[in-house]
Amino acid sequence: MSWIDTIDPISAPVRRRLLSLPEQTVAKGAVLFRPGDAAQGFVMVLSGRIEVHLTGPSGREILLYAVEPGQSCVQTTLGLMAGEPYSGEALVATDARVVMIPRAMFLQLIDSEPGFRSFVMTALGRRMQDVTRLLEQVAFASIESRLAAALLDMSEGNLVHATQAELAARIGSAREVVTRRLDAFQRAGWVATDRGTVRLLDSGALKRAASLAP
Amino acid sequence: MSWIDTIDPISAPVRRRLLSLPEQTVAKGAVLFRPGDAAQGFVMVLSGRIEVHLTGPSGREILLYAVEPGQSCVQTTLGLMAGEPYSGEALVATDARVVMIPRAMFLQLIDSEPGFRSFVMTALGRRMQDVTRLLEQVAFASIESRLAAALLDMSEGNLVHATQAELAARIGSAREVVTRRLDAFQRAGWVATDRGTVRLLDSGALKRAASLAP
DNA sequence: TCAAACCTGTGACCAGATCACAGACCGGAT
DNA sequence: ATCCGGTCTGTGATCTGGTCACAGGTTTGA
Repeated sequence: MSWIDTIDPISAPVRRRLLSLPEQTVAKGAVLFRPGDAAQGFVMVLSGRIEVHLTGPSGREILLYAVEPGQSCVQTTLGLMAGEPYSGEALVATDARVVMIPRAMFLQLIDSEPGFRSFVMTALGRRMQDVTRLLEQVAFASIESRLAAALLDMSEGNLVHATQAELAARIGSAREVVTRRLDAFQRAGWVATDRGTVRLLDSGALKRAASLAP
Repeated sequence: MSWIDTIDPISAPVRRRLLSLPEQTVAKGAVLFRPGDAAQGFVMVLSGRIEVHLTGPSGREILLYAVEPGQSCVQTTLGLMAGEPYSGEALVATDARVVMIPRAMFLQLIDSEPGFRSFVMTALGRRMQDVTRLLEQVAFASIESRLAAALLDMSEGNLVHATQAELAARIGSAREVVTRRLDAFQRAGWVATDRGTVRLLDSGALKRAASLAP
């Protein structure tokens, strides 16, 4: 089973062409593109995780979305189709392997392969939905609920490996604010904090906090 | 010249089919869809203006984007392609005429007409960019700069016809905050306010304020 | 083992959101 | 003309969150 099979039915000759594309390995910490760059091709992630962030003038960041195996980077799609340059910064979060479909081949696939087309459009639509939801959170939800949601989302067996600065970047807030909120969570007995990790003690309470909108 | 010609080259038989679709008239204030509704078809705006808002639990609102003549409602596209329900509320801002391309016809056009396809994908990409930019503003920009930008954007010959509550809904803030900021603008001599209107006196200063990020 | 980098904690202050009002202004009905 | 309900605007008090400045603790690596 190859990455190609995450895309809907694809004709045999096209399948061969896609398989002949070289895989690229990118190391954690590498920057795939920055705001203003023009898209070179359509990027698919085979393994690892790529995070796309927005950065404000004060250096504050927020996670726009993450690209995981079998997914494509939608910002790339925009660049190829609407001619828009990137507006986020793509950071390799864990060592990753990717393939890049060159611009010309991408455009041709869009025209000739219904399966590829629907894969791209569905991905684009889903990301649009993601970003809209994120906007809703940022515009209307409290830091408390966003932090609780982030903790639940990032936990691996009730442990979260992240510094408070990383948590802040994830939800688009400031480190000090996260420090204080985590402190409140801790006093409430919901979590226990340690350098670089947060242990979730009462995920029920966190879930309730996450869904409370104000 | 018909609305169809805002879409790239289209074959003659398809052109006839599109022209035979009935135009619908919708009155100002009508709600085209609400959060959670499923998409019925692909909506194109012929005249008038349709605004898509997000509403928070406290009743605060923000303008996601506006659909103007020759454009389509992207939320609709998502619904049709990714099966996602609407997440915004579409309000008719000024009396409008629209056509709706039924779901089946839409899907068929996507598959058979490259011109239609690129129209849809470009629109989707552009909206994605819009929403991303909006998210950036909401996450990182001051109310001052967002209000200044909104005033410049909504002005018709240095007059803005909008109540302060409408301005607040536009930028995703609270009415009281807009009152106070407008007051500051007025004291600085940048605008003059009146019931239901704002007159721009120094658009240079407003432009500067709009681009200042903090 | 010492220094530099990193992570966490705190106090002070400012911007913005919310709540609770109070006037001012408008259109229509008596 | 006058009154009345609805709409628009203005203001103070209070709370949350973002920014700044800085201090102390922990790692890491030279």
